[in-house]
Amino acid sequence: MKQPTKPTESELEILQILWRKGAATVRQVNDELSRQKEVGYTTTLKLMQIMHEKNFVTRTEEGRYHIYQAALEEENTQKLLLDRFIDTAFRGSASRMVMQALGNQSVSKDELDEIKAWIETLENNK
Amino acid sequence: MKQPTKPTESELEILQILWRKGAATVRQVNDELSRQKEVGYTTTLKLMQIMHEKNFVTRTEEGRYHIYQAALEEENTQKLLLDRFIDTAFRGSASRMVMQALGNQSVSKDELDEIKAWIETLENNK
DNA sequence: ATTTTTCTACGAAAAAATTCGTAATAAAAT
DNA sequence: ATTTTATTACGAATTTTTTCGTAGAAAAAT
Repeated sequence: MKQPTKPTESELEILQILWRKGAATVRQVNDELSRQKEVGYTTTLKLMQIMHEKNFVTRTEEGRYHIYQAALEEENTQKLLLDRFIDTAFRGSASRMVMQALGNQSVSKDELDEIKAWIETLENNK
Repeated sequence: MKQPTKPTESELEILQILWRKGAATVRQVNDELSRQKEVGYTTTLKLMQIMHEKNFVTRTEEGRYHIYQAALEEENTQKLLLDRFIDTAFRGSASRMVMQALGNQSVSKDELDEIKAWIETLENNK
């Protein structure tokens, strides 16, 4: 099978849950997912089966259950998505994207300080 | 027609070109697009017609041509996409996303300085 | 004048992503 | 023991997105 490079939107939602929980059954993932949106159990199941085929997740049989884990690393995946996103939405400019992001209420003063510190670290290594 | 909130990936590619050029014919957009990827003229045409239906672009008839312009504002659209993206890929944390983004080679020292200055401006207003 | 090129409109095919129904079966509950 | 519940597998329907072919008409080239 040709290895798809990027998880779809729905697959990402599931990956996020797995990253957070570390390991989970379909039922658990579906319960989480249901809090975000209306979704049938078999839909989630099917998605996770597909993700298994794509090697986005691994699973072990525990009696009758399957226990799933993310096979993609959170950081790598985020980096991949981020690069693509900056390209398609910000014409390739990371800094413009960052400035836009920082303008939001969602970022607290503490976080801003943290980021500033991070920038200073980076600058010393450039 | 129910107004879709978010442009698809392909639509975004076109919007970007329009944002950059200000106004353009299908031909011009298609020429640009062709530099990025293989794409037939009628494919671009159809996409732009769809975008017109969705009110993502406006157009004026100039003789036989249609001249298109983005109807979505670049900033608003980016903000919208960004919020969604941070949610789906970074579990809602803007600062984690920003730090990840800044770690890339693509961000120069000058840009870092610019961002730092920007943060300071923001902090004074919080 | 005729032919070729360049547009738009439009329908529909193709591809990709998402959703769901049904069947088989194992486990749990009664 | 029988019934109910929970699980996987799987195919297929549905929806969304992308691609393209064909037709008609205007403009440009010959």
